Amino acid sequence: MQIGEAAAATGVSSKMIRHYEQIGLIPAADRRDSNYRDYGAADLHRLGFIRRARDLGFSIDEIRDLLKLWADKRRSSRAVKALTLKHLTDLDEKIAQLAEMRATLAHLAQCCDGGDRPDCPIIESLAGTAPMPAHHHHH
Amino acid sequence: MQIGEAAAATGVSSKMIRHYEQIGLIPAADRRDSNYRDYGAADLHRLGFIRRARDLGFSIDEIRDLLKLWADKRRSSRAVKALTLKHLTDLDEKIAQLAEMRATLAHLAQCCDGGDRPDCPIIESLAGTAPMPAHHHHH
DNA sequence: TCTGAACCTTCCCATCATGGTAAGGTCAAG
DNA sequence: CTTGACCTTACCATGATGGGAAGGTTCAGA
Repeated sequence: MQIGEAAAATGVSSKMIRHYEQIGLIPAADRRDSNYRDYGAADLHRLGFIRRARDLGFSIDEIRDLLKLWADKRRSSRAVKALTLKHLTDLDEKIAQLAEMRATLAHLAQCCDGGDRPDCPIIESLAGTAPMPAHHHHH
Repeated sequence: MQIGEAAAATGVSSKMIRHYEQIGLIPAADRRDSNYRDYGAADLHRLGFIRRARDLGFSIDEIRDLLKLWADKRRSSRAVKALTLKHLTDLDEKIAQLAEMRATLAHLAQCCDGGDRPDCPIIESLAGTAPMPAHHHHH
C-alpha cells in the first residue's frame, strides 16, 4: 500500500507520515523498486495509534513513550497511567489559563455598550487607564 | 530609556520589543548616538497595551487592529467589541476542544487500575482494540 | 588610563506540528 | 505515447518566543 492510501486509511497526512519517519517516531518504511514507500497492516496500526494519541493532545515525545509502552509486553499499566495523568494536568493548566482569559474578556465585553461612540472599557483596560480585573499570576 | 529598562518596565522582553519593531507592530524606536534604541513614555504605554492584549490571548494581528482602534479617536466601541467577541468565540472553541480531550483522558485513566500488570484500557483505546469514547467531530 | 562587567547591536538558528510548493520520477489508463 | 495522478526529495512558512555568537558602547572601579 502506498503512502497516500495509508494516509487516507489512518487520517495521518502523507506529509506527516514522512515527517514521523524522519524524526524516528516510526521506522523507515519498506520501499518498492520504484522507491515508493510501502505500508502493511502493522504500519497502519501504528499510524492509527499515533493519530488517536494526537487527537488526545499528546505531544510527539509523549507518543514516543506511549509507542514504547505499547510495544513492551512487560509494561505496567501504572506507567501508562502516570503518563496519562501528567498529560491530564497539563491539559487542566491550559484550560485554566484560557478560562481565565475568557472570563476577563467576557467581563470587559459585557461592560462595553458596542455603540457608535469611542468610549470603550475594553480599550481603556488594555491601555491601562482602567484597572484590569484581577488576574492571579498564572505562569 | 534603553531597551532593557523598557523591557523591565513593561514586561515585554527586549527580544520581543525588537521583534515587534521588525514586524511593524510598533514604529521604529528613536536611536541615540550609540545606535542604542531610546524609549519614552508613549512607547512604554504602547508596550504595556501590547502586553496586556497578549495576556488576554490576542494574536499579533488582532493587536495590530486593536492598536489602530486605540489610536483612532473616531472609533466606535462597536468595532472594539466585535473584535473582542470574535476572540471570545475562538477561546471558547479552544477550551471546548481541550475539555473534550480532558474528558476522554479522564475517563480512560479512571478505567486503568495503574497496577503492575500490562493490561491497560488507555493503551488499548489508542491501539484501536477497544472503542474510543465517542468524539463528536471537532474541526 | 586601563579594564572588566553589563549593557547594547545585528544576524542566524531552534522550537512544534503542520502545510505549501517546486522540480522531477513512476505508473496505469486511454 | 501522452496525460494525469500519484510518488520522491528539498526547501520555506507559520506564531511567538528564546538562545547564542560576534562585536560595539558605557560606566564604574583600580
